[in-house]
Amino acid sequence: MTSTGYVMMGLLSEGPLTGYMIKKLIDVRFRFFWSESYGQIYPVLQQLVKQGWVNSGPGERKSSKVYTLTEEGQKALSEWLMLAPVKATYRLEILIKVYFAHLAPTSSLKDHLHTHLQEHTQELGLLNAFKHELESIPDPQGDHRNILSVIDYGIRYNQAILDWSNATLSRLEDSNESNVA
Amino acid sequence: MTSTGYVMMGLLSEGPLTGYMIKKLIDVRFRFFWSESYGQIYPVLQQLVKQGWVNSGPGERKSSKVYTLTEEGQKALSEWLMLAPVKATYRLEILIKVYFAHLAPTSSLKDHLHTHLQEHTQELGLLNAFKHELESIPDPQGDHRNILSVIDYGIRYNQAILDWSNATLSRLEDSNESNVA
DNA sequence: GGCGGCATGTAAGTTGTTACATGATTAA
DNA sequence: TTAATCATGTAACAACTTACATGCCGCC
Repeated sequence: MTSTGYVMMGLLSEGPLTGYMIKKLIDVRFRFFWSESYGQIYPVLQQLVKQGWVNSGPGERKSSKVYTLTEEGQKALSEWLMLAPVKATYRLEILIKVYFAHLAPTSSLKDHLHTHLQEHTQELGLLNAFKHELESIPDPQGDHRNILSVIDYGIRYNQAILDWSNATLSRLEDSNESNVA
Repeated sequence: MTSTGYVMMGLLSEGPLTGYMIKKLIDVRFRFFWSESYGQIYPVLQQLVKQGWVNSGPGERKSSKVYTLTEEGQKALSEWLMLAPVKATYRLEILIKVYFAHLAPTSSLKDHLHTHLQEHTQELGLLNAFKHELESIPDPQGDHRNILSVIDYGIRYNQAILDWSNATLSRLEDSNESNVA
């Protein structure tokens, strides 16, 4: 079973969901570090049923199905959570384009960095909003702590990228005596 | 043509290389944000020849081939560099495991974070070494500036992850009155 | 009645990894 | 001579995206 299946089971651990709802939840909650397509979700859901890790039942509408996590599913999920996470492999095109930037006009590098800056600024705003929203909800059991850690990761990461983008843009602008695009 | 091809052409812009050398260079220079396998490199090299973007010539050894960038290849690379980079899609398993950490023993989360911390500490050390090495080489033309920016990205990024790992671990250790594993 | 959101699914294509198979060259 | 490194390539597999195809449901 692929990590996709475990992510879906994680969401199902909070209650029954349709495939459609799973996709929407991933798009919202995990947007800055995970994504799935329908073409991936529905087949994996079928695999999970075959494995006996989730059950499929009738939904509120005709032709909708709600999935629930089984006890074996819970156990499988728990065991997966204990395994060391596979090391993430990145493919940061922007860094390739910075590395070889001398082979193209400086203006295009600046454009890329401005876009990058904007994207991460927006992301950071979103994450801060999430954070404040979560913190405004009373949490006597400390259930929110892990979720807040995930948000914290996003904030630190996006802030670091933001700082870097600004620093790099400054450097580029300072040296424009010798290179006007 | 996929980004893999352009990355390879970028390396070839500095001089002729074998497929084997391209792989080694990517593993060293781009290790913290890019990777390629031989099973990818050799077929793409053939595609690039078919496109007329690189030429294949005899290498120093029997049964080795060196590839050189053609003028059309240079042009194609330069045009690609001007295009907006595709937004990176991450799959950070560690954050999924933090998010659902309440479904497994706290000790396993701590283990994951310790490993994470170690990996990024090592990475950071490597990047600082690269940086100092590069900075020790005189660079009157400023050719190193873009490369130093890439290294700077890595340093900021790894430092942010390091800080987050430490903060999260501290939080976990502070609350171990209620949860001893 | 029609639009937007809910809902499921498949087929084709893309991209990439892993494993395998082979062989040359060099330095200990 | 033998181990490490240099070197190329393919086949099988895995994972994922995109595009397509279809239909329901509620609201305006």
